[in-house]
Amino acid sequence: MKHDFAAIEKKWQEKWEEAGIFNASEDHTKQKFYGLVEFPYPSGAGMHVGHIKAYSGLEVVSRKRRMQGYNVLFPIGFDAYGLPTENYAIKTNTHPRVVTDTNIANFTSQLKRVGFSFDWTRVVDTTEEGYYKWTQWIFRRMFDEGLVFRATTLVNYCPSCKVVLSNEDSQGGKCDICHSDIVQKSKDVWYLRITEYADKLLFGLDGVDYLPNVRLQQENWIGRSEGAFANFTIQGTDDALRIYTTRPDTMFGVTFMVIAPEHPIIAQYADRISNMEALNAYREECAKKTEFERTQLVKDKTGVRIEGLSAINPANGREIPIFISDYVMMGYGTGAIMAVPAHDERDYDFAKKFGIDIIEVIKGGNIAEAAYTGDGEMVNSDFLNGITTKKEAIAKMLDYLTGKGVGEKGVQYKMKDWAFNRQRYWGEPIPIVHCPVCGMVGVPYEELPLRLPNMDQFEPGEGGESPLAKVESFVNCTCPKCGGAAKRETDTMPQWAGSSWYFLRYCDAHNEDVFASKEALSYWLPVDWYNGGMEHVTRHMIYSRFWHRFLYDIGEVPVAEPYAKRTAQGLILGPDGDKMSKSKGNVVNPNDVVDEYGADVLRVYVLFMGEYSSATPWNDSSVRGIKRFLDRVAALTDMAQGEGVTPKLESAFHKTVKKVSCDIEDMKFNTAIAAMMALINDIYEVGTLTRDELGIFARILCPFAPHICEEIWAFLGGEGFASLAPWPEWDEAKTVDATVTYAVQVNGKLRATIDLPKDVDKDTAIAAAKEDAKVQQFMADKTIVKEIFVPGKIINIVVK
RNA sequence: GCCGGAAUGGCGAAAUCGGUAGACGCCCGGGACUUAAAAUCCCGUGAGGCUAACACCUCGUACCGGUUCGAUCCCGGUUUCCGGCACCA
Repeated sequence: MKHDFAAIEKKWQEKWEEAGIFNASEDHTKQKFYGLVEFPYPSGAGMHVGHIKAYSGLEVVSRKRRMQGYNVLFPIGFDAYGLPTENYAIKTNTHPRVVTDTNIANFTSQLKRVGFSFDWTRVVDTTEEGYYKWTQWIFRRMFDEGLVFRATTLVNYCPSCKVVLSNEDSQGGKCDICHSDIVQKSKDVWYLRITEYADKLLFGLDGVDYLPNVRLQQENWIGRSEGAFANFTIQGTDDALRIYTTRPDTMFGVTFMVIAPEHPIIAQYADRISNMEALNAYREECAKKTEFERTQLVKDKTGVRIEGLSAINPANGREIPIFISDYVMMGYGTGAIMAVPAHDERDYDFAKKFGIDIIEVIKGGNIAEAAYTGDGEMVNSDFLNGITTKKEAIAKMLDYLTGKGVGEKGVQYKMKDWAFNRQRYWGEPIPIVHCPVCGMVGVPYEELPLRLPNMDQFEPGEGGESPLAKVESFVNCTCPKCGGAAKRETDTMPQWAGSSWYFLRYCDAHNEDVFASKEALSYWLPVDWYNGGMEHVTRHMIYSRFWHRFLYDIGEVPVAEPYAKRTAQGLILGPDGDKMSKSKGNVVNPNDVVDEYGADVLRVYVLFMGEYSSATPWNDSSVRGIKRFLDRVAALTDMAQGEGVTPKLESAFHKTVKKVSCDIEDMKFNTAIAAMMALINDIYEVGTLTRDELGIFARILCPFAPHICEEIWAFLGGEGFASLAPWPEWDEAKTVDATVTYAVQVNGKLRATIDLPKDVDKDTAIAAAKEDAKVQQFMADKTIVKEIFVPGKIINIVVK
């Protein structure tokens, strides 16, 4: 058979679609498998080979599961709200709806050309009314439960995109969308109280199977730290300055305090402070700095001492000065710290610069040179002196603070609340009404969806307000509570909203009464296996776990954690080894590969390139190697004859079926493919195989290269589709050879190999090894010191 | 700076409860088929040495050292690269 990929791929894709064989069954008595891949953002550029790799992993797993008899849900959809579409719409003066529809149509045809076994009856589009109605509904539930709040704060603002960004979207001081520098701006912002879920998100990780680095990144992002709060009395008042520290054991080494420039204590005690001008000047200087500047100039500590205010160290009653400095942030802990210069690098730098005392309380370093942050014996610390472990010292100090009522154990998180609004058009309208009488009122559930009004100008306003503010018919409304005149919120949700629950909608994609029926949810959840990119581990993954956990807490979903297992694929780099990018001109378009070599080749190649989770450069010649492999597979139809087994191939077949079966489970697709290549090399060497054996080959290759395998299956007269044919079994006994090749070493160096029966005993094996001429040569005139025999592996004779 | 991960032929990579390093693929070389080319099929392919040839020997998994009969794998140290976090108290 000739491998006419263009003809057979189209043919089988049509047949699959016609028969609907990849649509998840409504039969909830069968064992289920829910495989999830991250739905794409339908950009104008079309699909990228990276998408193909990202989807091919679970595509293979899902196809194998179907062949194993599972009821498989392997859905796809489009995360279509967002800035790139809106910016393109503004540039070309086209409505984002039109742009989105065009892009989705393009992505759909590309995905179908690759032959992915998605359930196309459950496609989700986050911008459709029937979908965003429920995004708004969940938000409303959060609003009811007090998880939504509004605050005026300094926010990360992108002057180019004219939007407020969350911390997650502005890492490194750059806008995640356009990479411009972020500025700090005071703004009214909607927040979701994700910090309330910090512990649930952290401890939820214990019950799931995530890739270790995925888990670690989430743990770091949540950033739980255990320590203590302590109150430092402000000299001459009954008031106290409250601090958070992870090192209460070092409290006898405190020689000053530092508060954030924005700390309210300054205004509160303005009348006592004698250098207000200097403080104000410093505060102004800090406000001008961008987040980036503030964190980049790490070495150079700046600050001003607050004249007229001092504090009392609760450990020893010593009076200490208070400074303001921008190395202390208002957003973490209490915005105030106790400074222990001897044992904290930042405090050390500050103390050196301002000539403050440095008191050693832990032995082990040289505080004349640098801060010592290690363990050691406590000194200069009254009741802690002599203690040698940090744990014990912390416990003692905590007892002391609690006993005196000036402090207690405490926990802090690095994670911040989620800034949840954008001043842009192409997003879900926030279903809140501002009433002059009632305040903020939620749009009634029965009025959802709150439709995005149709507009033809989408530019944000000059003051950074949402384009929706221009639509009077949208803005002006009546208060749902009191019936008086009110105004609608005009901000929209951030692009992460729609993707925070899409996996739930797939379970019951067309339900109009609920976001998904309880029955469908309890059958399909949790997602058995979720694969995606590492770049989504700290945003999408955290956000969606949060939304899901919220729904669990209010009884809307049956399981606490949405994803039972999470893996990640590595990038495909350009042929030059650099990250693919338009500007570098090293982007590979999947369409071109399908045109030239076919979808099967593309699918097998992206999985063969290297380890699935690591970044690997694209190589055109290697793609041709895969073409060669599949052509050889097609040609087996001319070689196959007769039924049953070919004795010379029997063991190789059992071994390969086992290898491929196991490797798929471990996502070791590259070695699974290599094993099938090795098998075909064996078949060509033997020169023949039976039709039954070809049927086995076609089935184990089917998840990787389904089109050609369907063609072979049809050629063999197989029933139905290869894609639904039973997954081949292997016989463990037949994977074990009767003889084993032993490596024979003398003094650890390989000198010969000998074939011995698989259950040979030590004495026989060593005797056989000694017969070997080479071995004798290296043993000549020497005394045997030791004889080592590792069953099935090696014989080593040690001589002197 | 802190926390992870990695380093193996000309190239992508295999092999780790310590046991024949380089499976599989690419590239390259040789041969068969062909009027010829492409395609296909077969053979070779870590480096160095030695040989007429077969054989054989030495070295070799970033670098230095250790444990062991035996180390790509374990331990200590160093270098480089990638990812994450980054004044988080």
